[in-house]
Amino acid sequence: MSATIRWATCSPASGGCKAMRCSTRWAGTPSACRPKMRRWKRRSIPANGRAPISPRCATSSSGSDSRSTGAASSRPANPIITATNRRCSSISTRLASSIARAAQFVKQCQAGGTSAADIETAEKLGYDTGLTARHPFEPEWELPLYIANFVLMDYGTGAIFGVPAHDQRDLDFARKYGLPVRRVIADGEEADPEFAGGEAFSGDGALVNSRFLDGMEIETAKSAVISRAEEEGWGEGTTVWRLRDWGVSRQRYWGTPIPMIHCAECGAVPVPRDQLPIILPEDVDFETPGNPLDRHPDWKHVACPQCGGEAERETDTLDTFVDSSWYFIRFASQPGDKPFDAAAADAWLPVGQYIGGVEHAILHLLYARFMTRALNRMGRIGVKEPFAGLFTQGMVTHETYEAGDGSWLSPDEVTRDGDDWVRVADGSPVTPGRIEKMSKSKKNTVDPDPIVDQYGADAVRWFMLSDSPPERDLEWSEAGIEGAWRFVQRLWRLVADDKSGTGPSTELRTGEDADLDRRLHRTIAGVAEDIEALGFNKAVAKIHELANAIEKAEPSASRAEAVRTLIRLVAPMVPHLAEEAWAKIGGEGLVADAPWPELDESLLVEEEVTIAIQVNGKLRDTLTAAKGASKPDLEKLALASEKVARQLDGSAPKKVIVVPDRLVNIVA
RNA sequence: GCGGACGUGGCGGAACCGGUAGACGCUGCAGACUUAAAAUCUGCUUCCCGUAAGGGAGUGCGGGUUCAAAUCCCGCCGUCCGCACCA
Repeated sequence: MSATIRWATCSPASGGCKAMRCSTRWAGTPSACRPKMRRWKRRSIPANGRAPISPRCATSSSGSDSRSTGAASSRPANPIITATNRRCSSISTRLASSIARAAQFVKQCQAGGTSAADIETAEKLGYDTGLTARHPFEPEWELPLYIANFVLMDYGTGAIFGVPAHDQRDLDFARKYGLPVRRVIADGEEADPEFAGGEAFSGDGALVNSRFLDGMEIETAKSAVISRAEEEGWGEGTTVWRLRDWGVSRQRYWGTPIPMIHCAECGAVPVPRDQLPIILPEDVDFETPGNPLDRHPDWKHVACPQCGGEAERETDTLDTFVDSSWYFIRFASQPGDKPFDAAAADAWLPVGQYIGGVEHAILHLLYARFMTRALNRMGRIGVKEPFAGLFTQGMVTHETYEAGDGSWLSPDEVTRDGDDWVRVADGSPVTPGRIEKMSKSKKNTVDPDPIVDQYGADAVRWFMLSDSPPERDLEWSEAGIEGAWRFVQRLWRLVADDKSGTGPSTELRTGEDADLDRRLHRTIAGVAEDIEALGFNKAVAKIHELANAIEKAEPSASRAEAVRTLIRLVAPMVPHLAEEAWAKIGGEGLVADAPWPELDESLLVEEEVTIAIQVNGKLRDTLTAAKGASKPDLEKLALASEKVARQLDGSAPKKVIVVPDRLVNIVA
């Protein structure tokens, strides 16, 4: 038999992924997202090569192994191992067709499960083909050729150079089938060709026992292998990219039709341009399982655009990810005659802030970026990255409730009875379960409509913003929404209250309240900062504090101004109430159009500060001092403290640390 | 197994660069108003001892660095999420 096997050897490119690496600013990007995304695409740099194979003669099969420390691979190899599922033209299949036992082996492997658990626990199985491949660098070396179940078809050519001493999988395999294991990378101490033990050495080191590569570091050796293979014309360095798991079509109604017609004579024929877009039928039946388009009585039956004969439409539709991968480009420009206008799209894009759930962060985001880059490379659009900023928000969750018979109950079917939960209908006991993402199957959903009816959209919104930081899950609670509702009421009362001086009479609008002024401007600054960082819960807390302070303050011009400002601060979060309030106090136009309150930075500077007094790092007292008080002054003040004196109990302090405007720490 | 994140009161969560842990909200308790209730308002609410003043402990656990650690370092434990033999 004469054939050529194509094999690959690879270097992991852990820091790679250049083509998909984001050059953009990922404002607020959760760090969790990037590694996740990285794992969904992968780059590696295999050297693909070809080596002639031939039947192994009995004599060389034993002898070849010890000599066959391959130099062709980055980690020089012993056996060549191929995947069991290499496609038609591939070596396994060709071998399999001629060798019955090999065929049986391949079949046996393919019968195994493909689930995660199956793969994980699957034993490494190999089949010795009895063939050898000639080593490209050392033609007299013959490498045994195995078929094995653990080699991935998808990686490179589906055939690899095994490196048993330096790859755990190969080592397991070699030990199982009694193949020699030769050290080709020195681990610092050992350079002996014999490799003992059951643990592969995968660390860094210089190559040994590998002829012309000896002494090189791994990376250097890889390049040397690739350039030599390319010079000699039997192999080349390649970059393999893989974008995982994108099922483009599905048997589903909801999705963009795939514009193809299948004709018995002409094969797959594209739908002519003038018949686009394809409109899906509306009289479809969703009751029966299966694809309603395929079942539809006449929609799929059309004439072939080429021969005019009877033909059928494609009834699969595109996965919704396909269109969500470029809809933002269409959104930016919507010409009637084409998908998008490049100039307009380039002017608008990239999208400033992408906000989505985590599941979008890794899938939709990846596809959208892929699509944009593809369009960019095709010259259809100028932008390379669709989104400048990414933020992934948490999900709304709710406790689950399980009835005695194991079925799930919805929150309005249960009620609290002391410390226990019971069923409203019959008082039977209910077991509260885990707090989970709202889903129909667990019945832990809450219908927003009645809540909006009862409390108003503003209260609902306020609660959602205030409860937890947006990147975390939000646990829906009735008590929480009540609290939000109370605050909304308070805001309104503050505005409606005459004391606020927001009415027509001016007498309440006299006098200054320096404390309130300072707090107001601190709040303006803080809220702006928090909103920009998407820390809405913190912004809400600051607004609460301001509202509390206003309520306590006596009428003054400052107070009236604080109320006016408060309305503008809450406007992004409770827009309806804010507009009402704005109108009530006679604000011009819409508060939505009003500028963000101006900040007086001079009011941010505190005149007095609270100084913590510690003894041995423990807080014992506090005192107020003028801002910027000198270290000796602060020390003197601190030592004058009665509580400090009590702690020191007469002894002199060993050391005093003074941090101006913050604290004094006395080491006793 | 690999990768990532997280761990702070009864709960959701604050705490800037290592500098007063528990802001703000929820819950709960007490009080005011009310014939009563709701609403509203006031106060308290990390835990332990104490009537109190005050004292002690405390940010998953164990160490370390530092005058000072929720925060930095080392080692564990736990929870959640993602991935699946990528040579």
